[in-house]
Formats: sequence, C-alpha cells, structure tokens
Amino acid sequence: MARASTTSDAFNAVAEPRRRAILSFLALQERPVGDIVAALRIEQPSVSKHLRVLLDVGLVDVRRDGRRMLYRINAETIKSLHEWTGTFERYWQHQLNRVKERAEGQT
Amino acid sequence: MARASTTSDAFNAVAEPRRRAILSFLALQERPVGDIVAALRIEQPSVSKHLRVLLDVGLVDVRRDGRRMLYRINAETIKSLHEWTGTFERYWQHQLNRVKERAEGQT
DNA sequence: TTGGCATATTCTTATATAGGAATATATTCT
DNA sequence: AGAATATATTCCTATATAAGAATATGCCAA
Repeated sequence: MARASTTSDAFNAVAEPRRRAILSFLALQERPVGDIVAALRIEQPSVSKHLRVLLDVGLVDVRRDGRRMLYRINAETIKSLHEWTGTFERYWQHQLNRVKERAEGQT
Repeated sequence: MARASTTSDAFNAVAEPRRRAILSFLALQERPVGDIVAALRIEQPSVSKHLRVLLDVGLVDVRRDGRRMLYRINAETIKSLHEWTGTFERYWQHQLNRVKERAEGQT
C-alpha cells in the first residue's frame, strides 16, 4: 500500500515543505493567491493545488474578494498539531534538566 | 515528481499514523521491538521499517540489550516540530480572544 | 556448534502524490 | 458581449512509498 493521503489529515498536509512555506507566509497576514506565487516563486497551478490540500484539512480558510481569493491560516487546526507534539513536552524538559544538572555538577 | 522522502525530515516521518502511534507508545517508556508489535498489532517487519525511518530522522534512539533492541523517543527532535507549530501560537490565541470577547459581549 | 529467539532487510506490488502543461472557470471592466 | 485578470482543475508522468512475503542477521543458551 502507498503512503496515506495528504488530504486525510493535517500531519500529512504539513509534511510537504512548500505547504509549510505557504503557511508561514500566510501567518503574516491574509493573502491572495498571486501574492503567494510572487513571494515564494512557485507556479500558480502548484500554489492553487497546495492551497486546496491545506483547505481540505482545515489548515487555511478562504474568502472571495472580487476575482481574488484571500487565504488565511486556520490557527485551530495548527493548534491540534502543536498539542500532539506537546504531549512529549515533559520528555525534552527531562533531557534538558539532565544536561543542566551535569553542567552544574561541574562548577 | 512524487512526494518528498519520509526520511528527509521529521515532518514527513510523523505524517504516517502508525509512526505516530509508535512514538506515543514509546513515550511511556523505552521498549523492545516485540512490545511494539504486541501492543500495536503491527507486523514485526513493518514495525522495524517504521522504526528505521524514525531513527533516520532522529525521532528515536536505540540501544542493544542482548538480542533485543530497546527504542526510546528522542525528545529534542520532537521539540523541533513543536517549535514550528508554536510559531503560529499567537494566532490561535487571537482567535480565542475574539471568541471570548463575543461571548462576553452577550452577557 | 546447533537451535532458537529477536529484529532487520530485500523484493515485489499497488497506490498516492507533486510538478508541468494546457485548459477551464469566475469575475470585473469597457 | 468580449477582453483581461485571477485562480482552479484536468491530464500525464516520474517517483516514493507501505504492506506482505520471504529471508537474512545478530545474539544467547545448551
């Protein structure tokens, strides 16, 4: 079987570097497709396809403005990713503490 | 062109649901491969292959214990994912504030 | 050494892309 | 209506899997 569908969930969607770049760009503010094309230098059809994936998994929202489509990030969905990685938080804190303790022991 | 390689970075590695399940299981404590096979009911070769990917991107570490291999999560790498999603944190806080303000306005 | 347990790797196959090219759709302006 | 602008979709292709089956490798015990 092949890999899971990118449209199946947010984790798959952000696995693609260009999609992460688009999200980071949109984090600054709401933007029309053309701005993304210009800023990231990705072909317009490619940008539209990536936006479609991001939209399907709920990582962005859109609204029409004349003939332009304004995209913006949907923080709630990004938050769900953040929360999953956050479940491991106490482990890196442990590791950090161990490093600290070793450092302090040397003084 | 096809999708990026799963071994290229941690984002791709965690895009696979079974690999996330393995990481969550390992979060509890260091475990031999056999425990993962039993707990998650995934074929042993499949588990080994997933662990290989996780190891390649640095999401887990291993050490040998007799004929068993003990895997554990590498929190540092998971932290890097957490930090990326964290760059959007202020946006979901904004959204939350807006929801709050609306709710308060109704009282 | 031989047997056996634990894990890893190889090979094959079905499938899901991601990019490029070409085209379609939607909307505004004249 | 017809042209121009902005964005989306379709078609095609090369590629990277992920699972399954079979096999290889590493290590311990008798």
